[in-house]
Amino acid sequence: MATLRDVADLAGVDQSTASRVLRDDPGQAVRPDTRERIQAAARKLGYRPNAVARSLRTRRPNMLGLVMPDIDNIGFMEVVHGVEMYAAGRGYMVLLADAKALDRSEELYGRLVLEGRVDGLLAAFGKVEDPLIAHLVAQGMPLVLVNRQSQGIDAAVIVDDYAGSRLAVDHLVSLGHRVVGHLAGPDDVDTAQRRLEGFVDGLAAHGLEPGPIIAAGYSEAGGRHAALQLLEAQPRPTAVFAANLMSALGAVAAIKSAGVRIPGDMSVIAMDEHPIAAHTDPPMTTVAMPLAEMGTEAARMLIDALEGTAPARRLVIETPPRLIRRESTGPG
Amino acid sequence: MATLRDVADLAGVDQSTASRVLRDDPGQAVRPDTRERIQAAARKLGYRPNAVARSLRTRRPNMLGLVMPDIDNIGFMEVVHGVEMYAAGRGYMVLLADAKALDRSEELYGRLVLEGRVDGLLAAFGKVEDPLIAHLVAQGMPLVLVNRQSQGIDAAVIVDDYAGSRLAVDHLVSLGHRVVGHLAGPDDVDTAQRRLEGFVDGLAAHGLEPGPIIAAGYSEAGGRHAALQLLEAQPRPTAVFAANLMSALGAVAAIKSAGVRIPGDMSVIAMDEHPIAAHTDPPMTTVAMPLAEMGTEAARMLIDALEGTAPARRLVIETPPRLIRRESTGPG
DNA sequence: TTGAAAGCGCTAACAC
DNA sequence: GTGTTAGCGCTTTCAA
Repeated sequence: MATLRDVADLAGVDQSTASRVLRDDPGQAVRPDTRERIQAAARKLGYRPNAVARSLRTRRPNMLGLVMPDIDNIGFMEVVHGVEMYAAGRGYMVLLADAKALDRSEELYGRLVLEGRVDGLLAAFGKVEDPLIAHLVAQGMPLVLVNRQSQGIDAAVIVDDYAGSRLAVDHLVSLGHRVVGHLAGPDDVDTAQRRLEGFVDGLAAHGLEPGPIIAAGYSEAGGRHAALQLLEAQPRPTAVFAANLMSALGAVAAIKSAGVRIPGDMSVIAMDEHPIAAHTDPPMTTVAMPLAEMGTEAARMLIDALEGTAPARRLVIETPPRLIRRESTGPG
Repeated sequence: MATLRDVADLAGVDQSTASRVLRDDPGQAVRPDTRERIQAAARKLGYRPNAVARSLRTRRPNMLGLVMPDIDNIGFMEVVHGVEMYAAGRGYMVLLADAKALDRSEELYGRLVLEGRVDGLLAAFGKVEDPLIAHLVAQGMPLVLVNRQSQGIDAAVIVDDYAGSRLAVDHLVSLGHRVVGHLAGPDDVDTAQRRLEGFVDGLAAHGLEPGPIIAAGYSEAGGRHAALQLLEAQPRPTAVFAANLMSALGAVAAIKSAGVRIPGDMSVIAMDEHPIAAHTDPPMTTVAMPLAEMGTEAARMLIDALEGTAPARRLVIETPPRLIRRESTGPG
């Protein structure tokens, strides 16, 4: 593997000169012919700068840490993809870490941050009150929350969950539903809170009271249990809005096995889109959020902050949520 | 951020001594009391070795590159998870790269390999004949194929696709099906080839000829098109085995909209399991492969090879595929 | 416009 | 047992 030294020797110049040329150092002028000599030498040797050495010297690994809570989360990949595409274009790579893959979050934090592997963190995990996040930021670690908000942290890129919920509710109400329930996510998670708010406000905007709100915790099993309660509520809702796809699926299963027809007797709509939702029974009406864009913008914000271009701040992706109308919702 | 130097100074020893203690260098004996002094100093300062500096010195970034073809592939996460868990335990992190996130594979190769970011590569992409893979290996890059095989490359960890196919076929035949079709994956991809072979041999083991074999390319759209052809085949099959879940789903959609009932008129079984398959219409019978284990074993093999413990070789995960019986298959 | 020199934080020969 | 020394490959003052 050719080193900078090799290139410099071949071109008959000093390392430092070669470095300047190869990095297009703007602060320094270099004579065109030596520039070409160096470039020719680099080409000939197939030179690529060693990323580790460069990182040590500049103290910038050019690496973004992307920490996800549960890596099998549907829709997760879209975020990762958005981050990666954008980061690659700015010369950063992304180190993906599953919070669960390392024993405890603290160990994760150590490996990524304390050992200097990343310039900054994209954190797609975290509760509304989160000591780890708070601690990281207090230590001065550049950090942008993704799809999360946490007390005292400004830097956060989120999609408009509130608007997504309202879209779902509007759809249900326009179909004639008047008693609408909600399968809520974990109440200490910000997205879940915003989805719940959108649900309540959306109904209020139509002069309606919220129907039963039941914790389903973003999981299939949670959706099942919640649905059972929902079916016993008085009055029984004619429609439900589930805060995510997996809980919706669990609910649908429970509802169907109770002999209640969807959408005949009960409409179901879910937050989170995935192509596979077109194939569920019945095909699930969903709300698609601009997740890839969220990833892209979060990466942009973190890199801008790292490079001093623009400070990190709170950003709500304005791209409107899309209703993907399928067959789990019908007239109420 | 405390450096080794700081620790050494605080403990009143030389850097090298501190380094030896903190790394548990077995080659060197250190007096218990100085050892403790150093450890106390490190604890007090919250010392963590800088990964970049260490990597530069040892020429080992302690990083595994994991390159996936399409990152939204279902089942993908299971592999990633297996890799990460195992790698973390051996002190390696994993740099996840989407082959598509970087302009061309060559650019990817450059960033990961040429720039010295990784010790070795876990490649879950690659055709049976793949110049890039061949080139990497020829250059001496430690590389283990995951869920792939490629000409001239020994190092590969795969699941037993062949056995998975046979399991699927056995299931169909035991249900009474005699004319069974196959929705095949891309014919230049090794898993697809092995799934096809298992299909053909499985049928032969029951004295049956293969029914129509139609290319569906692992995609939903491919599944749709393929299903149309399948329905016109003479004699028309009473069952299909799809080489992956998405193509099966596409096929199911096409079959149903042609007015053919599943499983009444046509049984469908798919390779690849995902919890969501329990919620499709009808719930899909699938074959679950030990993907997390494949990831784990691939990571183990690569790390063993890197550390000289054991050479990389061809490994077929023996854990048998599991049939997840649901409702898309019925009597033939 | 180019070169010399120092050093990022660490490890590993080698010396004492 | 512990210290000295010399880099890993690169960037970045500072001089010339």
